[in-house]
Amino acid sequence: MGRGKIEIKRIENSTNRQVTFSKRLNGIIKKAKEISVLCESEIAIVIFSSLNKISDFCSPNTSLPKMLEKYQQHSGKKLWDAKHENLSAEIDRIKRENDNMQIELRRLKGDDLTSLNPRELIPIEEALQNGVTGACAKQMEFLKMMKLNGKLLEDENKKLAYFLHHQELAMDGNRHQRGTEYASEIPMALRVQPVQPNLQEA
Amino acid sequence: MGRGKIEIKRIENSTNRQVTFSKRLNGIIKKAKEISVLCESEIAIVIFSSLNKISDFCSPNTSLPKMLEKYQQHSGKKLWDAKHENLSAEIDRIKRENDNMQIELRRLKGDDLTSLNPRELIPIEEALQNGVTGACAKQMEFLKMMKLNGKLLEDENKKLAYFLHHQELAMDGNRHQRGTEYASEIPMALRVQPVQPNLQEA
DNA sequence: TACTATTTATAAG
DNA sequence: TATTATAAATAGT
Repeated sequence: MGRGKIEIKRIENSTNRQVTFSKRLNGIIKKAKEISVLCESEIAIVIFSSLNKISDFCSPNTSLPKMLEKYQQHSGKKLWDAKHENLSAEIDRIKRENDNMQIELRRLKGDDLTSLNPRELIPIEEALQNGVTGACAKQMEFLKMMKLNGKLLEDENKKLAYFLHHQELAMDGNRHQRGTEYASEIPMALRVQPVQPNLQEA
Repeated sequence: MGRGKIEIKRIENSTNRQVTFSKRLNGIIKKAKEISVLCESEIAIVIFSSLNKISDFCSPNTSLPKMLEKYQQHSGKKLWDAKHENLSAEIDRIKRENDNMQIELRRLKGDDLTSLNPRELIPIEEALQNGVTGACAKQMEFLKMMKLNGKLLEDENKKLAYFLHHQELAMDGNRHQRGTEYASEIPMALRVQPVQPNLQEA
């Protein structure tokens, strides 16, 4: 139907192909609308152009999801249940993994040991050994940090005490000449406060 | 296109409607085939007649499920209900749980401790403490069993030795009267074998 | 279901 | 994008 008859095979010219696609898509959708009205039928169309541009059509009073649900029910064919099954299988797999880890955790924590034989106890003891080693190493690290921190604070303390002492001596020397307040001579920031590092927070 | 022009509205005559449906359905599917070949596009059609008779078409080299999957990806529209999302959410939830357990396991085993502060180290140490306690208790249990087992075997050993001794004495007493073979007097099952319990397997 | 007058879709310009 | 000669679809029989 056109100026000339055409063979039904891929249109090589890309522009031509696009134009024909557009025209025929319109045609099909017009036909779809017509059949759905004339014959009170429900029709859904999904179409991708060669450039993967998507178009769709669905009769009024329904929707693609509704149509597809109905399609599955009436045809018995599965459109997405395969997907569901995959997801379900994935869930099962992960849950199993989960359970295994849970058991391992419980055992490492000292529960659930009754069902084990000695051979099975060995890897758990080894793991615990490693865990204790690791935790101890970490603790030693913290201890070192705390010691270092304490040392620094101690040093600072000494310096401050030294500074304070000298200030007092100087004050003492000046006491009778000027009746100033001693405290005001020490910078506010250096007035002695008990230096007590919070070791928990170190 | 026909002997007379028609209005696009529901065909009241049921037979007529059916006939028209059939003719136009053919037409649409023919058009669908043509556009998919001419324009190398992918098209899927699902259609229900007014009597809910189902028909479908899908371009070669693809399938309805594939098309719909692609449709969802390209359009972002969701064709299948919440079921999918529920499953996906479930997977995410379990995976997160999984990851947490994995971290806990690694930490209990002494890895991955660098990022922890002392406060976070405490529960790990407690858990390890419990684990060690549990494992030790289990080990003590095995030890007891082994001891008990050893004791039983020892007792049996003594009994057998005692029995053997008496047999030998009896043999000795009879030696000159009858020239029998001594060994044959001892039941086969009691002939001495080294009793060595495999402690690993206890 | 087959026919065909007529309408409709569309290929080409 | 609009036009139009022609092919194709189809309404009525």
